[in-house]
Amino acid sequence: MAVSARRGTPLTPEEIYNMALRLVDEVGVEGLSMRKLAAELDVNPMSLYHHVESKTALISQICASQGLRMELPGEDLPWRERVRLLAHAYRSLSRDHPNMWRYVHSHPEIIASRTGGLWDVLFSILVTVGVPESELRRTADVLYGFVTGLVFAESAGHIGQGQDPREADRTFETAIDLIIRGLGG
Amino acid sequence: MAVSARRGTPLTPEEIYNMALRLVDEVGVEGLSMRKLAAELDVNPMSLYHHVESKTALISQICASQGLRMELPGEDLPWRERVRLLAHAYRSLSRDHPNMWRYVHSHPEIIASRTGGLWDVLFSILVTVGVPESELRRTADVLYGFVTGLVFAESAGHIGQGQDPREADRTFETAIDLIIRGLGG
DNA sequence: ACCTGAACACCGTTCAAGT
DNA sequence: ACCTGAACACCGTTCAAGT
Repeated sequence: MAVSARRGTPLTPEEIYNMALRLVDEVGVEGLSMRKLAAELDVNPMSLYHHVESKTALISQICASQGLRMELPGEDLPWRERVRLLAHAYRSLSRDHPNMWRYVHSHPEIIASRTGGLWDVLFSILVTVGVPESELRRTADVLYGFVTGLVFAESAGHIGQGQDPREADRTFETAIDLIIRGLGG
Repeated sequence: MAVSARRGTPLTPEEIYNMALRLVDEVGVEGLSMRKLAAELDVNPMSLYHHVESKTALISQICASQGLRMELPGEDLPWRERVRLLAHAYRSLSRDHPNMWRYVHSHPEIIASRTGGLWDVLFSILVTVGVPESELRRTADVLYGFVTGLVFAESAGHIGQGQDPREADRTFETAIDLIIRGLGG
């Protein structure tokens, strides 16, 4: 029955993850501290360490679970459409939690496993397009770099600053068009 | 004549910048601390603040000065060649100080001024290609996102992990080819 | 002018002690 | 089992005092 003195219920990992993500949304990963997180949960800072190995582990768990939320396009669509949907899926992830993705982007070790189905879909698209076996890996890497880079530049404000959102959308379409044309579309 | 007790000569900003960049190369921006920097310079941590406003200011000065090192391609070259050279120039910057550029990438405020001549060259290339006035800004943004994203994914190890360097070079060429084809080349 | 030590308000994390 | 306070080894930065 040993329960927090300050709260009625015991801590759960989910509670911790959710609050951590909320804080990251507000103040960024750099702005998140175990102590602030604990305060927000109305708990002693050290209690967290019974449910979470470390701050780094906490962050990577959140990131991993977010990565799984990506909505991958179905196999039956024309490849141009699949490219478009895949790019938009990634962009939409990044827009839900920009602070988190900005961090992930510069800490690759956090999603060392190449984000689940994304790569399978990408390869399958390229096969459809007719990219030769020997170029598959290279081309997939290039497209990954392009799309993540664009999404990132957008979310970090490197590009399209102070424009209305519709303009940002159009820039993104321009990018997809360029990719499709580059792939031979 | 009031001079450091621990060193013969007074501190200079250049000394501080150089050592800071060296440390960033070794341990990353996150790993750099004013205290370590001071220790490395054999100086009291607080002495630094007579030459540098803050850690953030120090970092952004280093970044800015590095940005100026980019070697821009000449106006007289064919546009395909200029695209290629511009991309390589950016890549080579990032390879000289990967830790620093990984940081810049997620801290756009640091190079708020759109990295000098890069954008002029980019626009001029696109005009040559025949991109209509109304699409210039959008297309430049897209290319910027693509190239920085690719360079970044490469330097962060998101793509091309554990490959021999020649393979990375070929991936980069694949990227440039795709861009050129996408631009209508 | 330039340097310095002590101090302040923070970190992540360990550890021994509590229930 | 779960929680806790004190403590350790760090941060960036301010400030008053030294030469």
